Amino acid sequence: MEDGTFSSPGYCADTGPGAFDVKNWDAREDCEVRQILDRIADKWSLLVIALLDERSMRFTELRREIDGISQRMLARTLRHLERDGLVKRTVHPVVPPRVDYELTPLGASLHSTIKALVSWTEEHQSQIAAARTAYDAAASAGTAAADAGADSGSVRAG
Amino acid sequence: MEDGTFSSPGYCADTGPGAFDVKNWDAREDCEVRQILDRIADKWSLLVIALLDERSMRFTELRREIDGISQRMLARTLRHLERDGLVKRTVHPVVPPRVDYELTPLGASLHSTIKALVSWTEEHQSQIAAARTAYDAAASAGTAAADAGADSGSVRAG
DNA sequence: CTGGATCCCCTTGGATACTG
DNA sequence: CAGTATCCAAGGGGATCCAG
Repeated sequence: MEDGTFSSPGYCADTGPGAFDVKNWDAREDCEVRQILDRIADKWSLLVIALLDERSMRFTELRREIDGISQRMLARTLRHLERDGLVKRTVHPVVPPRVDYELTPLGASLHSTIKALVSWTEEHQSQIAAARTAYDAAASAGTAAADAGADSGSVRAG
Repeated sequence: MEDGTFSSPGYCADTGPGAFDVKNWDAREDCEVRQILDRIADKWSLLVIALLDERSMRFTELRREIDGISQRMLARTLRHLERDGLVKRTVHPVVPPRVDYELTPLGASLHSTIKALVSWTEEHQSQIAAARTAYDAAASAGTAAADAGADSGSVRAG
C-alpha cells in the first residue's frame, strides 16, 4: 500500500496498548513509535549506532571517536540503547574493566532503516538550504510587500 | 552500495559545508542531517506533517486535531517547517484572518521516507518491548548473578 | 482567527568529582 | 577503564495575556 502503510497519522498502530488516532498522541507513553523516534533522534544515539554498525567498540573508544560527548551522556545513551535491545553490552571481568558494545541484529536493522532517512536528507539538503535562504530573505523584505498587497484582496468573511 | 550508502558514520556527506567524519559531529551547525533529524524528531513536527499529508489545514484545525499542543508550539513548529520548505503557508487577506497550511512536495517526500521508519517501529515494537522487559528484570536480579559469576572468569590484564 | 510576547517550570545535557 | 552522583546552565514547552 503506497498510499498509507500504517493505520493513522498519529503513527500508533492499534497493535499497541492503546489504539488511537491523533487525539491520543498526548498519551505518548503508549506510543512505541514516539519512543523509538525520540531515541534515535536524541543528540547522540544515532551516532553511536552508526559507529557500532561498523565494529564493536569499547566505552573509551566510543568516547574518543565522538569526542564532543560527555561520559555522562555516553553512558546514558548506551544504557538506553541497551535497554531497547539495540545494543549488546559485554563486560569482561578483567582487572582494568573492559566493556564492549556492539549492535544487535535489531540495532543493525534499525540502522538500515535510518539510512534511508539520512540518504533523503543528503539528497535534499540543498533544497532545504535554499528554502531557508528564501524564507530568511522574505522575512526581511516581505513585511512591506505583504502590507502593500493586503488591501488588494481584502474581503469580508464575518 | 549496500554496505554504506553514505560517506561516513557521522552522517554528514562531504557535499555539505564541512566534509567530516565523526569528530566534526560536534560542529552540528554544519550538519544538515542533524538539522533534519532534530526537526522531525521534535515533539510535534512529525504529527503536523502526518496531518498535512492528508489534506491542507488551517491553524485552528491543526490545533484542534492535535489538541495537546499549545498555540505557541504549533506556531513555532509550523514556522520551522515552513522555513525548511516542508510546509507552505497561505494567508488569506480576509477580516477574520485565515491561514492554510499544506505540505510541499518536499514535505510529502520527507513524509514518505519517514513512513519506512514508522513501519520498522511497528514491526519491531514487540521485540523492543521484550528487550525492555528483559533488561528491567536483569537490572533487579542481575546484580547478584553478576557478582557470583565475576570470580569465575577474573583475569589479569595489566 | 492567527499568532507574538512574557513568565515560569521542568527536562536535557555539560562539567566535575568520586567509586569499583 | 568504566561508570555513577551531583551541581548547574540552556533550552523546550505550557499557560496566559495581548495585538493585528
